[in-house]
Amino acid sequence: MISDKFLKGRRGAALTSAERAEIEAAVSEIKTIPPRTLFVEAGEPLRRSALVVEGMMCRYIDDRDGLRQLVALHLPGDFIDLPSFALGYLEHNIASLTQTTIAIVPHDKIRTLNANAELGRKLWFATLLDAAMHRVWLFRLGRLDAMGRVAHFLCETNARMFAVGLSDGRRFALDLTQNDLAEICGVTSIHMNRILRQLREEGLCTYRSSFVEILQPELLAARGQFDATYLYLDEATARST
Amino acid sequence: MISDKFLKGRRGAALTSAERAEIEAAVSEIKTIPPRTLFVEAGEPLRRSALVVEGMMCRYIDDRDGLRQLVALHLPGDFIDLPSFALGYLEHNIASLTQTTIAIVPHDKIRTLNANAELGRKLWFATLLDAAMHRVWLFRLGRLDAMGRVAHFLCETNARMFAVGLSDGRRFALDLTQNDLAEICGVTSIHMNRILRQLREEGLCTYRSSFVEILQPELLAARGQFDATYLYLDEATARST
DNA sequence: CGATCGATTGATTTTTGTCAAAGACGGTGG
DNA sequence: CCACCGTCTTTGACAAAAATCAATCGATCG
Repeated sequence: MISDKFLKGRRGAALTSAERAEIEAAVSEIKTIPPRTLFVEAGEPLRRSALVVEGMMCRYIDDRDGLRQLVALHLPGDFIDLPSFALGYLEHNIASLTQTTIAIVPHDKIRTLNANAELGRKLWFATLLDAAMHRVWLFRLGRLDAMGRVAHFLCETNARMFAVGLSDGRRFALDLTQNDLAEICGVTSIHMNRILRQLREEGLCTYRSSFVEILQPELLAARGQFDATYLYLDEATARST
Repeated sequence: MISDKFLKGRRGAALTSAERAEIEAAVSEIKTIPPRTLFVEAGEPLRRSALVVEGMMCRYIDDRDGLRQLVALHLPGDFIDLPSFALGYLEHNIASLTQTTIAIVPHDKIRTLNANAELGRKLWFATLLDAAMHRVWLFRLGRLDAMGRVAHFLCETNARMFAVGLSDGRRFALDLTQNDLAEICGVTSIHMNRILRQLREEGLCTYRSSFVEILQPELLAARGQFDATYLYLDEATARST
């Protein structure tokens, strides 16, 4: 099912099967995007939103020299484009990282979904989750050193992947280059390489061949001052990570 | 009028006088908060939201040692608490910086406002503006050096203050300590002091006795790679800054 | 008037970035 | 099959940016 993972494992926003059916019915098209492909460009007028079904996408802002800061990472279940419904266009770019399958939902269909007050609240909720994650990313960049940032990011991604069934709680596939991680954590890719080595040497976690394994979850979380509250996970999901 | 500044100067979201009246009618209480006072604590269940009428507030996340990272600064016209309507509680703290006047709107009234589809979209829009600002703050922390961060922040705040009539385009009151600025920009307050001196010495801008004066707007914007697109200002407002 | 808070400055250390180069790995085409 | 190529990873040496430590100064407040 296309919308299986949308809001999955999130507290107070579980979709009823009727709501899920409404969303499924609103999908106009399924699309596959190759890896590393621009999907939405900043400023481009948008008349549709997209739900990630499979793969990974990211939002980013370019600096003057073409270097980019990733401001969000999107997994299956994320309704990436939803803000464009109310904003009309986005101020940042969205691109695929891996090969990605997305479900397109035209804005006029979203308007219809929104007419259902409870479903409307849940769509709003989904965009607020993104904002909450943005705030914690700000904390990460503003208050943590490089190793803390990486530790925090890996804990977060593990928790999110677990919520949608893509992590067993300690191990998950993450097909990003060290440079991608660097663009997320606001460090150079060379420094990212050093940090990953340190994490490995200290036995906290490993990141090899696109696969993350968290060896000491408590220590890693402590190193990154990670606290999952902001993910608004439901109790069952929160307990298991 | 209480809601005068809400969404003022923002593209595609100007309130009609009827919508404004609806919001005014939803206000249950006007409150004054002393400077430097906690207003909402992370995790606290909320049944009301608040609109800043006068003064300045901030959102922040504490680290392990009690140091904080500011993740948003709120001016008059900002509906600070709106996310709590859909989320139920917040994952960060909100506190006043200066003495602040706020208008309280109970959540059940927001539910009523939301029943008006167009007004509902504008409330959603307001929370998406915050998210857009979060993303640009991420860019600031992740990609700019300390001076760039300060330059960017001052340009942003000038533009926002101008949009609500609190800056003449170059000068505005900003009653923050250097430590507050440091908590926004993710540097130490000592370093912030040095950066402000450099900005002064280079003739880009001055920050003295709670008052910012931008001397060379173009150069300051260039130094901070500031581009106001993400503020979704309407054309008249954007032209003037 | 002493006390407190914020601003300021200098000296030093730590962290991270920059530059340069080499190694690993997978895919392609001869 | 293998040589070549590009991309990603890894490492070392050095430079730059920012943090830390230690004081002093100035204004405000009870």
